[in-house]
Amino acid sequence: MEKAYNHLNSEADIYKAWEESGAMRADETSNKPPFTIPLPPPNVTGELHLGHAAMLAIQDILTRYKKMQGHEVLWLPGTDHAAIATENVVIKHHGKQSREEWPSREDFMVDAKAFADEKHDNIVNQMKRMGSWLDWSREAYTFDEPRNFAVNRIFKDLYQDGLIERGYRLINWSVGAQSVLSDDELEWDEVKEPFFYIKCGKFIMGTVRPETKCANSPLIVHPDEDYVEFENSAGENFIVIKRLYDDKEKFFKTLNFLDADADYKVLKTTKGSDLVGEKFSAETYAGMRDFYVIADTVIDPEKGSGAMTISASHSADDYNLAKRWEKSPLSKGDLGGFMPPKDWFIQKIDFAGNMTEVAGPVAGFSVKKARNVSGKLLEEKGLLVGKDINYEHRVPLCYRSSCVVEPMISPQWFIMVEKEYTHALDGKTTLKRQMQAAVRGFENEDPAVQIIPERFNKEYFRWIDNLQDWCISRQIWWGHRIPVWYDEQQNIHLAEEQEIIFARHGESVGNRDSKVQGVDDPLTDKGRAHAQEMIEVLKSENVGVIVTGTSARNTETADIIANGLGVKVVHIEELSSYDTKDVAGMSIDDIGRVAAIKYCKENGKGEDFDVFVERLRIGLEKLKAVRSKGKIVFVTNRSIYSVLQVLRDGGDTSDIFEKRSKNSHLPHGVIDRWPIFQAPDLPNLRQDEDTLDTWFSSALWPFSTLGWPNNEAPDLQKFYNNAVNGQGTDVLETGWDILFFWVARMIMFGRYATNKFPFHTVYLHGMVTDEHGKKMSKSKGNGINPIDMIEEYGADPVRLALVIGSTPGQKIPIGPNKIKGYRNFVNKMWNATRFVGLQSADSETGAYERSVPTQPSADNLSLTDQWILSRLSTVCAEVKSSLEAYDISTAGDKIYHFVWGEFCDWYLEAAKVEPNIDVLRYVLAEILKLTHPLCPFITQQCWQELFSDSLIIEESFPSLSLENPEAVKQFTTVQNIVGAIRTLRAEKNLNPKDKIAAGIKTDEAHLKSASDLVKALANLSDLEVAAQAITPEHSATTIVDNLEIFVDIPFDADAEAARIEKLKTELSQKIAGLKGRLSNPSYTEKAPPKLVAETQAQLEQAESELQKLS
RNA sequence: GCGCGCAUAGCUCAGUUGGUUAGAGCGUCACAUUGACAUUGUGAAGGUCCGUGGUUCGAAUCCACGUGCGCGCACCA
Repeated sequence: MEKAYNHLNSEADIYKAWEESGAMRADETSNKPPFTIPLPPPNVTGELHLGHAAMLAIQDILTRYKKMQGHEVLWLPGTDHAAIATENVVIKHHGKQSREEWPSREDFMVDAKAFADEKHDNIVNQMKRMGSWLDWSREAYTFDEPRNFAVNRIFKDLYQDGLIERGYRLINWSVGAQSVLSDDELEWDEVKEPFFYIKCGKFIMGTVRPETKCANSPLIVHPDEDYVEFENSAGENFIVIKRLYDDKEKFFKTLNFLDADADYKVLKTTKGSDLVGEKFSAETYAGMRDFYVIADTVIDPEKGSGAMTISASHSADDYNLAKRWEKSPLSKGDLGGFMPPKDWFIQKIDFAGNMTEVAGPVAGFSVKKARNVSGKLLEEKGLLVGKDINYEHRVPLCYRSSCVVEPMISPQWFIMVEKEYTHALDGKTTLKRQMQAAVRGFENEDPAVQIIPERFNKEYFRWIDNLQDWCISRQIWWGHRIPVWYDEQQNIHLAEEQEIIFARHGESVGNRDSKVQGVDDPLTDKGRAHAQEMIEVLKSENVGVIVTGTSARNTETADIIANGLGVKVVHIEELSSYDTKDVAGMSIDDIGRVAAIKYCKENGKGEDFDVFVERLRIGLEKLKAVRSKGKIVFVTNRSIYSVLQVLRDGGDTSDIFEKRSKNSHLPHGVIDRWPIFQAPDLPNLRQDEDTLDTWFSSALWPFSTLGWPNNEAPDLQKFYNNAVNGQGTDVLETGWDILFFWVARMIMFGRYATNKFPFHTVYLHGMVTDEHGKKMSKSKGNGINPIDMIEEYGADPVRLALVIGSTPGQKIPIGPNKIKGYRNFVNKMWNATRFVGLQSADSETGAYERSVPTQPSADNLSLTDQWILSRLSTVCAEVKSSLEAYDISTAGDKIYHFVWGEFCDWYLEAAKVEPNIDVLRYVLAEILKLTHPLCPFITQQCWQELFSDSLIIEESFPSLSLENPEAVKQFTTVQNIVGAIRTLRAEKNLNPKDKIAAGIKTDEAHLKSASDLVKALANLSDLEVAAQAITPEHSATTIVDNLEIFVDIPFDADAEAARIEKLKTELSQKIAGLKGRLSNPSYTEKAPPKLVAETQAQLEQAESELQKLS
């Protein structure tokens, strides 16, 4: 073994060995209890950052631990298509400004897909470098076909339940991204902008957005406040809220056009409610407009002038107010004919971020420019009566493009979270209620979902309780396109479970039974003639491709036809057994499905089936790639009547799939591997242009990856059915920043679609920061790339640094120093292994035999052996209970200190004096198993070096019952004695190399038997352990655990006396304190008796020790 | 404005239902260095547990108020 552990020599090979072992694949047929973690899929085009690394470390630890505990563990990997983020990156990657620069949407999608595919391996390989025990055989992608299938299915279900609606709503429009954003995608920025006071008739209203004050509007006052109408020296009349008029300082500061020295005449004072109904026309910067006074308590009487107008089309608050008033009888429907309701919702800004025609002089200007110009116009017209340039407020920005977000009214798709529907399990309910019940619990039931740390429950409820309909449509291209088609009348058509008919021509070309008999006959003359006939028949058709299996006869037939027509042949062996008549009229995907079903019926399910399906899929992909070239002609033989008959006669494919799914021999994934929702092949239908919010597909992740919507899928049955409370998966571990984006929505869709909440525990890790707790950012330059750290120090240290010393929900401070510290630990473990190897090696040859150690016999165990075995038992139990409680930090800390501070510092040192190789090997083996979940690489490497080539993860997690409290107590005394002698030696500045003599005054057998050990550890020349140990002439004295210890040390008599005096003082103080406590009757009466007894014992010991010193 | 969280050694943080002398890592200081361990060992120093008051036999821990920092939300026209 090398002197130092080199992770670069180990990690790649070890991971490869794990992958090749096949052990990473979870077995859905296993009888073991399942344990499932869905991996939060990182952005497929992204780079691994420390947040990912923390997530991977925590989940891997749980996964490995549960596997060693005997669970059938599935940690399911995948990547996310990250709609908006990826679309922006693709545009930038091609050096373009917008997606419109591509010739077509399809072209853009091709480029985007190529980009995502190219980037995919990068992030996957980075995930592997963390040592992640992921089941790559089940890797999924949020934008692959099975996930698209699931997305389309739930969309259809939700739509049919009335929970998805399309409608005009006020949405957040990102002018830069040209797309709607959800409320959660906004980033708020604090800005200072001028606040304008504008004259509106006699009223004065305030706004930061003067450019929007260009249209007819209701003018809102507070109903319960008094308003003062006054006249200035120029004879102009104004109305402001009385509070403002009375507060002269504020009054003149606000309305800074007024002269504080001038006299103002109050004409009248009116209550706000009495102003209601007043109609007037007034000058705006854009010309004369109509206003109508209404009263509403949204007016804050402490702020501004006490009046405002609204832009219902461009402000969420105004929109809500207008919506409320639209229905209110007070508005008299259309404000008495004066102001039609449509005037409430005038569009002043268009989707490019420019002013519309209503803005008159600034029409066509950008909002920013219009704000400046309208301000100037107001000033010119004398309408600007005040301006506060120090006004601060928050504006929404697009979280991706950091550009301005304008509230706009636009047609979008929504999920109705408060609409009642009937759920199979929960009866009449709403999505919101179901989300609440997940964490709060249904009536008389415990909550199904537990959030760690618990305080996030509050955050969750605050969000859910205020939840509004979820806008799911996005005006981008990279994403799941909304599976809805419109006809010319704008009626909505949902996709049906049927596909385009394209293969409609074919003829049998041979003896269909030959293959059944195992004979692959050459093509007969008749067959050749038939093939020539086919050419003639097909000449008039637009044939694009010939498809055939691989039998000699079919291949020859296909070649003849293809040559005759000048088209290509595609070989798909898996389709060899079709009769062309039977596939005629079927879609490619249906053909695939039926082929798979048939294969399964004949050969059963197994690994071969997976291979078959995969090859079939590849063949069908080839077919799809060329189908646009023309019709497809199958050249095959042999039919599968039993299945196809149903298809032909019944015509209802869902029927046959129902039958299929009840057959337990049939495979998972057959239906799911191909989308069943396709555009209806009717020329006049037009698909919705929008795509779905990226979180829509993410929200299905825990079950769409396991075969849903096929509820019979074995993966779903095995792994979406956890052992704890029968909910979906077990743990969802992620950052708290996406609790709402993602976790809440998985809960929503999970309950809706699967009748289960998708996990029972939500573990929220904190944000990774630099070692000073500061957020990592590019601008600060304090970012750390986990891959660099893995390169330099290894994956194990990075994992330890991320999990030890951090608690859920709190930030995770990390820096190179912390990682370096754990690198040292990993190396320590390596060297401990090396030491054990050397100890067990043949002294002549240096060779040792590898074997997995078993528990050593209880005979002939020294005190040290008993102690380490006892401590090992205790630590294993502690680590286990910490991990069960998801307290990984404590588990790691316990291991760290046990391995370094106890096993290496004491047991290995003792082993140099009194070796017991069996115990040594056994304890090390158990330590490696114990540490494996946290440090998979070093433990595997050490395991291989000393014990076996097997995978250490296949071992059971250690659980021992060799506790021996008496041995622990006795050994602790040994440790204390050694420590005390070392301290004395250091205090006297003695060279640690120099051997000295010492004595311990005691008769206890275990100390006598440990005297060689003490001698070695404390580097003593001589040690006398006896009840009457002779005190050396020049000796320092100290007391340990009520034992007198003499150390023969050259010393200064005065200094020694002072030291003893100090010890005595400390003891006296302690005694006084203990006595004080014991003499307090309320303590002896009320404190637990055990505690009082302990205090008494301490007092006695301290008194005894003091006596010995005197 | 409302809400949540945090405040413990020079730094970053643990600290269970209140219970001996409040802990760890890093850093600092001293000594050692042919060793399983260049990545090591031994020892030491270092704390008004943010402040004030309260509950209690007993408070870092529970309560109230205050101070400072961080975060979230918000009908700020």
